[in-house]
Amino acid sequence: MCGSATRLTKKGDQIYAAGDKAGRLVKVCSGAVMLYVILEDGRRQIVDLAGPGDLLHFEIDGELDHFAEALAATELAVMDGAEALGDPSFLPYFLEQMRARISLERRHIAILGRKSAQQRVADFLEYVSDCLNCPPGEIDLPMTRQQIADYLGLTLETVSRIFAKWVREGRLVQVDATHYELTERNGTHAPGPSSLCRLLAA
Amino acid sequence: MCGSATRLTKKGDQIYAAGDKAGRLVKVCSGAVMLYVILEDGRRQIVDLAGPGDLLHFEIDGELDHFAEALAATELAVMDGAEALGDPSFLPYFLEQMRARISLERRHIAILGRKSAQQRVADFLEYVSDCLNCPPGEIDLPMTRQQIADYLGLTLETVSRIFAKWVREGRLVQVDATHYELTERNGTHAPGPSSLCRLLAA
DNA sequence: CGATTTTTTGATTTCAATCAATGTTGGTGG
DNA sequence: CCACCAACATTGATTGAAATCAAAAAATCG
Repeated sequence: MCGSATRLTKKGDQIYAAGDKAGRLVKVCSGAVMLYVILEDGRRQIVDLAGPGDLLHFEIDGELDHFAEALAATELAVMDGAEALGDPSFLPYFLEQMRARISLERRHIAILGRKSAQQRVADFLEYVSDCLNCPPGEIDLPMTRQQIADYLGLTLETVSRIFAKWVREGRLVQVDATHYELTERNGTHAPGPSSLCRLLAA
Repeated sequence: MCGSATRLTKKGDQIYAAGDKAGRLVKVCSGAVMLYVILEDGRRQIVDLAGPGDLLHFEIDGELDHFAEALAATELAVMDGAEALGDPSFLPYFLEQMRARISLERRHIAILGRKSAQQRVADFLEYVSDCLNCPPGEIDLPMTRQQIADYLGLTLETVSRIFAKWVREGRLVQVDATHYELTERNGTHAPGPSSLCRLLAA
């Protein structure tokens, strides 16, 4: 609907770059996308992650100020921005998406400003498992250590050490390349979705 | 217009709290407001600053997830959210405000994730002088060390030391309680607004 | 002018960054 | 199928920037 075209991307494909002209809105149908900026000194900061149902940006006539890259094979719906915003049934979704981004980014700010490395990684796992609708206690994590570090404002070594520590302590098990599992031995296992960060970062 | 009422607040007044029911939109007419969250352990993270022309939030029927407090005597316009959004001339402003917040918050994320304490303070001064339309080289800073620290994810001691260092080095002069001035002795003084952070953080 | 809040400054500690190898994994072509 | 290569990840030793702990000094306000 809304004259949208489909675009398929592979893991690692750049979807757009900072400086590109906006105009077309992009929605994630399946897969996952990271949004990032590059600082003057070349370092990268991932500013957001987008999963199924999310719009990548909200510009319809300016220039984009960030980069978007697929974290995995991703299906995108591309639509004309002006046309979509003209559709009254689209507007509430558009607004809700923007509000969600603002909330998410403020959580991100609080994490980066005030939390320790361990708390950051725990919050991140919780957020990702939320985002991608993983069953409780299981986490599908299609990101490299460097990408996690660039999201959390850490170095890849620090992220690696924290994972290693949790595995060593038996709190976390790596099932396969991208698949992790929380072990029970953290007291009761029922206490709801937001317990992850408390369990791990203790 | 738009059935808006005016509300006057003094420095330090709480405008709303997390958990308050939304419904009314609030616009800053004059003054300045900080938006913040409180973490589980009681620490505060300031997530945004709002100046004249800015909307404080974008919720019209949910609950607010952050606190708003006046940094100085501030005049606010309070309007009914549903009514305002019904006005077609209001929508572009509303969207632009949300986009601006998202951009700003991403800059904030990049600062918190990847920059040193000195770079943070320099970026902050630049942002504030921008925000409040200070003449180039002059900065009106109506915030305590603790508030600056809570915005930048630092401690107040660190912020204090950085200001002291710049004053000692002659890069910065404190004119009065809230008023600072950049000194020339950083090479040419003309290089545009975004030079502040480079000049100070060198 | 007292009293509280805010700021400065100093000494010390700590967490994560950096520097430096080594080890693993997964994809490609022989 | 296996060997090789390039990413990616782990692990260790050391450094360093900012946090923390602890007073004193200044500013602000009834």
